[in-house]
Amino acid sequence: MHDIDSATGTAALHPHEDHSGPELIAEARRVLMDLGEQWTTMREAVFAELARHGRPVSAYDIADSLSVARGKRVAPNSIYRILDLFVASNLALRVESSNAYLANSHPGHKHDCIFLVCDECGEALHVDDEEVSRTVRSLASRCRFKTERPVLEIRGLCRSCV
Amino acid sequence: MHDIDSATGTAALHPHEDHSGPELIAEARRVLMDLGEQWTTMREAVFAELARHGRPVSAYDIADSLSVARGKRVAPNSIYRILDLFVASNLALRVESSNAYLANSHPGHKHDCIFLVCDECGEALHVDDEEVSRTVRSLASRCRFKTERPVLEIRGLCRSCV
DNA sequence: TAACTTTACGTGATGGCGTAACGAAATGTC
DNA sequence: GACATTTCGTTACGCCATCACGTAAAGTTA
Repeated sequence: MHDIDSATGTAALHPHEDHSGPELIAEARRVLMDLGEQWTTMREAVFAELARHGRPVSAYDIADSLSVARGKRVAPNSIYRILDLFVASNLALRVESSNAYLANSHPGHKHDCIFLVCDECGEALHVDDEEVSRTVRSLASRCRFKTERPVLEIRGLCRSCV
Repeated sequence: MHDIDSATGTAALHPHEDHSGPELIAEARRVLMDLGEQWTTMREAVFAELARHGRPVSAYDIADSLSVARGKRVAPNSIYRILDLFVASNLALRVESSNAYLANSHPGHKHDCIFLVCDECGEALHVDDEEVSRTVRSLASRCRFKTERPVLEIRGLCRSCV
């Protein structure tokens, strides 16, 4: 969901699968457990909430949603712990320019990702472009800079909001 | 200061001038006044503080520094107002992944800028690379996304901290 | 099962980042 | 000088993020 192939602008043509809904949750579960981590009720609830929105949401938003859904207060603290794990495990991605988190629709596949974040509707297109990645890393290399994590986010207007 | 030419990794070879210290402040003053804005004592103090550090600093850091320097409390609120103006006028740049601001060492010249932010020492190299800019904008265009503001930041280790 | 260790979660507190609202002071204009 | 505009001070508030510490659950070993 919300991933596209950069060359065509249409549905993803990546070799790896895209997932959504229950299928995506099952895939996330598999990936996390393969890493030797537990798949708890709380973690599933957080991931499901991320997947449900399909766009960047804040830790506080998730805390509020889950507080309602569970009928008892869930502290942002707990959400952050889980989000940190998700990001470290590549199940979720952090959008720096929005201070928000997004479910990775193809967990288990690492790559430099690019977000096209719409300033109007908040939608974030998650793109994977080899040329951009190569160009950016090459630039860093020429500057003798050791790249750990490229933050590539383009703020603007999505095709629905132009 | 802290700008480099992307092809060589050495001192800037841009057609536009780099500035530093008093010269940079004078240039900033000129640019802002050309836009019909006032160059007040407070604004000069904020810009001077940005220029003095030469690396990304938070609005709160600036507020604290100026509070000490002026012997009376300066609220972050006032700093943000001025920083917003600086960013809108291209006198300063915002580093999203650090929630911090940096003096633009060649104000008056707009371009997509790339930051190489060192996770160790906090230094932020400000680079301007035509190929990266073109590649990124082309990607957005293929996705039918209207680019307003590319956020291109590479987190990692600078050449001094590797 | 019991004792123990490890991991996950709950809770309260705290600090950094950022903005809204409103009034006072300074600046520019006539 | 009177007036409008812009800038700044002040208070308050809300969101983002982490620390410290205690409880509970899950896994381990005997």
